[in-house]
Amino acid sequence: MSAVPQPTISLASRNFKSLPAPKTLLKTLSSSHSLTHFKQIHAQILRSNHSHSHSLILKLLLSSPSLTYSLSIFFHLPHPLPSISTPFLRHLSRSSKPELAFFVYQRLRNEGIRIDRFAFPPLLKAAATVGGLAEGKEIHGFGFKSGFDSDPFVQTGLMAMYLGCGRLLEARLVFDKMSYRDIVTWSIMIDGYCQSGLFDDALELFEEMKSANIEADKFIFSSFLSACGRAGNLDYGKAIHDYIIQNDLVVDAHLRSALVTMYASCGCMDMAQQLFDQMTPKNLVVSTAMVSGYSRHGRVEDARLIFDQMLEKDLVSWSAMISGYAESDQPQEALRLFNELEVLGIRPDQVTMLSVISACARLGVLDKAKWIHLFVDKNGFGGALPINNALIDMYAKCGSLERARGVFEKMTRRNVISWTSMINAFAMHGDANNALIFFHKMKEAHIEPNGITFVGVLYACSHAGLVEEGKKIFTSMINEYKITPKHEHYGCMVDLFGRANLLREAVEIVETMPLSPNVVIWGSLMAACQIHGETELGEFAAKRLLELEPDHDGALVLLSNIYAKERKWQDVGELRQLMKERGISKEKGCSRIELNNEVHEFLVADRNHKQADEIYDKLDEVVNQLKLVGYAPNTGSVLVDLEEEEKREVVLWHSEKLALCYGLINGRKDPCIRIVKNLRVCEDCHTFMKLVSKVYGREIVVRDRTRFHHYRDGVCSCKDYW
DNA sequence: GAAAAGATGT
Repeated sequence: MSAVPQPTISLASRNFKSLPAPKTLLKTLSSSHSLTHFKQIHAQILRSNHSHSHSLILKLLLSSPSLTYSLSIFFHLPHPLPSISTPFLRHLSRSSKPELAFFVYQRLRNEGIRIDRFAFPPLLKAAATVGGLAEGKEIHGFGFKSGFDSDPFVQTGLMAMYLGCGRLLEARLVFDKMSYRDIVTWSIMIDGYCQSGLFDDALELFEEMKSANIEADKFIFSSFLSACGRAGNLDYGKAIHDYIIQNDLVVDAHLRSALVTMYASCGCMDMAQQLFDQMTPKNLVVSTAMVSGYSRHGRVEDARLIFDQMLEKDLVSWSAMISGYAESDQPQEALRLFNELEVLGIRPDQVTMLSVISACARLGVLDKAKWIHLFVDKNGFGGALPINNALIDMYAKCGSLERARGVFEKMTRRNVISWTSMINAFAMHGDANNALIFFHKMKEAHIEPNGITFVGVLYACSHAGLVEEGKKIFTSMINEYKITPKHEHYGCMVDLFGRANLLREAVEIVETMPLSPNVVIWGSLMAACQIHGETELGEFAAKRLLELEPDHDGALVLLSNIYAKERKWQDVGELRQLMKERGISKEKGCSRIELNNEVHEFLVADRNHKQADEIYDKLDEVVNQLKLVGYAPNTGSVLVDLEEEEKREVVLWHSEKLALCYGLINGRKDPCIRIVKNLRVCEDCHTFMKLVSKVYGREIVVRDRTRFHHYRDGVCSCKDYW
């Protein structure tokens, strides 16, 4: 713990004739807001003969606009009694800087000043809030020595402290030793299990509580429900709801909020909407929960409807709507909303900024990214760790690995997320070498990699064909780091072997993995088969995939392509019919290009752009130029129900080619053409980009669904391995 | 004199 700042007392107010009475001073304190004014009053008190008045000192401590200033006042009190220190501790523990309570505690301990048992709940609350296990344990030890550890309030505080530090077992130990437990005690312990997703333990305890004749209150149900929502556990959530109905419990606004939130987080929007409709008036929190529920489940328009109907909106609701657009892949709308917020003069907070940065990352426009970065720095968010982590990701996804690295290098503190973001950045740009170097550096810096870090590292290996390295890392993840592989890890391994044409090994992973293969796994295997022309296995994988997700467009297209190749026209016909009936088509390709601070969007065969004629003329010219160096359109990736000639046209009108031609026409100042595409780049476009980079001497950066391609002088950074 | 709950983010 570092030193505490000394008080600087301004003696600016010399023009008073007589000293005010304590009552007047107390009143002045309540109305004083600025620190300067506050210091003046403090000086008055010091010069008066009331400086020993307990109530005045306490009022000073609790009403100072600066916590560090009140801490320095406290440090100048000669021998503070519990009647001063305990309320002060409570004040600090509820403040925005609960850790300041530890300074007070340390002073009292160092100087052997009396601490009463009422001081323990606030101290433990501070430790619980900041997750300070070391401080919490020290306070626990001192409480034990002082004989306060049998006090139920101290014990409940201890439980909350251990739970706040993630120590479920220690909390339970305290709980089991308690001789008197009230509803708060039970609530905290049950909430502890809920927070960790241990619903069975929570319910078991809930039953025990009922046996102990303690009546459940709305707090318990709220925490149950919120935990169910976070864990996406609809079954338990419904069970709690049923219990509430069956027992005819009063559902107040708070509890109804919790119910709506639970249903909304579990994606059960009909149920959420039904409960929401019954609410009058609809409060801010519950409306916000509906906004985030709808947008998280791909219904951002419904979210917007509720957002627009809200009579009052606070920063949280704005943030929820902004992040809704960001996550629904409508980053432009997210940024537009952020602009609106600016116009209204509402200051964004860190969470808003994280959503905005994430929107910018999805948009992939480097100019916008630079602008956001400036905004972040200007508004004082630049020092925050989560912000910098998000900036790394943003720059990487906007195509600037250098800037991502720049942010990383400048950071004074880095956590797992910082390192993981940087590793992912390298992986995304096909720089597996640096991804692995940073993985090692991270370990040298004593930052423990987590499951997500390994996804990034394995992804880097699979996209660079580093089979042996990938195998080693996968094994060390399990054996050394004791991380149980999840679907994404197995997916990376299937990808790693599949891309390297080791399909037998890939199948072995699928067959031996302890989890049941999901859409991602079958998708990886299917993609590998597609690359290596393994029709039989590809057909098998596609069929398994369709069992899990009958509308998967990729699998349907692949299957029909396989059948077409094998001339099984009847199967092709059936599949086409099925797709028509269900209204399934390949997701429309869409490409964006940034030019002169404007973003231009193109769809396949798009003619909406105002310079469309020019663009198509340019395309003809480029195609003719490329044909001179041997280019021939490759139609392998086009949907089946077209004639060969039509396919050739469609492939030429792919959105990224249109965006590229627009870039060639207009962006002569910028040495680099940056394009963002929503789907994977097709074989033909990949070749096309390489040739253009050579023939036209331009650098082209294309972001596709998962990664970047840097084309320069006829070569792509992915080494044609993507 | 004391301890618990609902919405946003990497």
